[in-house]
Amino acid sequence: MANDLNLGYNSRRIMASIRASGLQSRADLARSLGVNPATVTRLTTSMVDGGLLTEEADPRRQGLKGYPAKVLKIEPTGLYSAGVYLDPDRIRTCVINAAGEIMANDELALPDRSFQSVMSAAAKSVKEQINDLGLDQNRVAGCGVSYPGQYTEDSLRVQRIQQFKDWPNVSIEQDLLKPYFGMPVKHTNDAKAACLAELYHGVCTDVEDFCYIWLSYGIGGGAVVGGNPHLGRVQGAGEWGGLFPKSNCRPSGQDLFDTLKEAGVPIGKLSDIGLEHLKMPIVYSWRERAAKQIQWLCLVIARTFDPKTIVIGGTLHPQILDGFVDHMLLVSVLGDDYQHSPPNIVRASRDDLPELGAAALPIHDVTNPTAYAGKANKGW
Amino acid sequence: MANDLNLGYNSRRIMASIRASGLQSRADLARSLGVNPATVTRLTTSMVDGGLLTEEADPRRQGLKGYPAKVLKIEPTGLYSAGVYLDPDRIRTCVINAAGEIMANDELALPDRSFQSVMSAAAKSVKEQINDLGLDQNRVAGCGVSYPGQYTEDSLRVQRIQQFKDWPNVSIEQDLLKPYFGMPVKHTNDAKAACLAELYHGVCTDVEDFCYIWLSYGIGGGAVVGGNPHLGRVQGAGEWGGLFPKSNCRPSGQDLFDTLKEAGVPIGKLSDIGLEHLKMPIVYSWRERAAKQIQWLCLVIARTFDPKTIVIGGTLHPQILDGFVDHMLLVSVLGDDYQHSPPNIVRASRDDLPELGAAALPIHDVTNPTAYAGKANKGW
DNA sequence: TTATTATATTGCATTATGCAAATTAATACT
DNA sequence: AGTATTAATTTGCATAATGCAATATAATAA
Repeated sequence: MANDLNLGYNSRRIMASIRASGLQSRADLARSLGVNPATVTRLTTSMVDGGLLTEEADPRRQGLKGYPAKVLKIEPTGLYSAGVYLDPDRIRTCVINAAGEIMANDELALPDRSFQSVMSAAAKSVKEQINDLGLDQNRVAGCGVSYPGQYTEDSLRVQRIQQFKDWPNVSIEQDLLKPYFGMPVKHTNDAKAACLAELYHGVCTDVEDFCYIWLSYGIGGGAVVGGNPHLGRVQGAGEWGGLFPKSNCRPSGQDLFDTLKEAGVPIGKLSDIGLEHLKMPIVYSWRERAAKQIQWLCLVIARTFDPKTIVIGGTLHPQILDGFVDHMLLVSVLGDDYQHSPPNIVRASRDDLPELGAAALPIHDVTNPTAYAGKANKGW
Repeated sequence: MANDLNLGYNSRRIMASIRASGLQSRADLARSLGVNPATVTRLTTSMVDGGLLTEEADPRRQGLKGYPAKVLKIEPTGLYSAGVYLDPDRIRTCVINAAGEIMANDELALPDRSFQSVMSAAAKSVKEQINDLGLDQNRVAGCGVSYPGQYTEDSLRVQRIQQFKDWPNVSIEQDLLKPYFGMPVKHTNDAKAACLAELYHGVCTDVEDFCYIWLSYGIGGGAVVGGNPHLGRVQGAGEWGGLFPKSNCRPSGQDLFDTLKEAGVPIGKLSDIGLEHLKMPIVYSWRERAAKQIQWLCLVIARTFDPKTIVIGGTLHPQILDGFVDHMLLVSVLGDDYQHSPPNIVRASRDDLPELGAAALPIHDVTNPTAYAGKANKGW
């Protein structure tokens, strides 16, 4: 019964509900999902037997009447997923468990920049990790692949970054990647992967509607609507960078990079920025200006998506990102005529691991109700 | 079997698919929904028997091999819904059928502005229409109520307009309106209702992701994501008005109103604007400036929601709205650094009937899969 | 006239769910 | 301590929804 990961609709709803709450009793699940308690019992029994959930005494319950509820939690070892993050300089791979814990990871140099070489190297790394961990392949939901870049006009094809421009357009439908990995493969860009990492294993596990501001060399991001990543017509939803014309100054890593260069303090790459740079007046004023731009962006997001939460993360120096969040918390009024309290604006918690978000992609596919095809009785 | 309107999940998916396509064969439905043809046969048989669908020979099919498909269409008389639109000057009510055709409608003056008087008058009008049409109450999905206004901070309560400020906050949960109407009642604001009208009976029946720009005295709107209206944390999603600070000039009816007044051409209300006004230089330049602002808004929408379609409608003079759409069609490049072709930008088709969108709300509730509670086997 | 093709339907098996009664383990009351 | 009350959970049984495989149907193609 547990030899594949084909969860039915209500089982997925149970997974989502437990993930959001951390832990929940069967009775609570029945109430919140609007299904019969008997149904919850049967489904969760299967899921506990199948190793996806575990049961324990309710730690919160003290001194209440009635049969004491047992609570259900996600069992970390019930499900695994692999993640690959590619950028022009390196390949990062990992295997995570259902709790989002990194079971194994690896960083390797690109053998060369050909599609075949990179994918072969990544797949080899992932397979070795799965092997070394001794994991049952049936427990591995798949492998997520993510890399930065722009989307092409044809929405059926994913983006290519400048450095990878010789790569084939990888179709979402007919996956060129599967042969390399020998398991289901999904891909997205870096920002959307980071967004998913927060939804599944970060600060937004209990948030159905949020937006992510991803600050790296460029300005990316994503939006989650109703617990599901909203991609848009040309996969451009939440790509906030376009709101800041490239001809002007903008709150991107590249802009900071260029600013430092102009000031006579060239750096090799974004991660070279250290505390000594943060203290410089030129960086201080850049941060002040960028913070105001981020504030404006938050206002635009509040007035378009009106999300519950806005997450700020990326590969910029953490203190710079922290500073943006701090700035937003100090701002009592989000902008002109904005009558409401601002949305929750929080710092991303998993932006240090770009491969984690990629790994969340297969988990989303097998456990999320919104990703369910809709056949009402397949699977457990 | 057809004495109430409790449609199951796959029946709702069938309704949504047929609505989007206009008409569809059972085999097409089975393929596109990923369910067994036998299931489609059984569900559609029930729905035809229940009067929700009708069957006819496929008009498109000629000269093809195989058993000729019969196509299914929405039966207009299978389902009815009532709509109420309130503004400070009048009450508009209607009863529509499943095809969105106005079966009856009425416009009456407000007896006074008290909540009780207005709702009583509206309910009386609706009930009379249902009675006069001789409709089976079981066929009436409910009554939608819409009125313009701002949302309050508390997202469980709907908005009140200045003129109705003594009204109670109508909770979404525990509905104060039901007693007046004696049937399920739903409410939303004017812009979101207009959005729904296009989704169900207008230019977006086949569009899963679109945004609506509603131009009336103010600037409102809405966003549909995955076939479902996205409301947001404080019901503020798609309320684009906030992107144009009130201290500046903005593309709103009120702004045009004030512009005319300053120019010495005062008008009583927005609908007083006629052809003679449109010819005036002051209006011409207002339209030019506003068109640029709408263009910027379209760019922002494209870069946030990235919808397939942007719909422009409202109570501004139709020629002004047409002009905005024409302007957008002439613009080949949506904005700086926008690499894609623009989304489809189209004129709303049902913005002349604000009560129609309100009436679409109950239909959405009983026929949309995304509005389904999730119990996988209830109903037909 | 027969073969081929695609749609639609039907009988049967399986799966998912709800309902109602029973079970269980806690607190509250006497 | 013993009984009543309470709420979570489970179990037996009935029902509903779906899939599968075989069959019927009506068109074109050979």
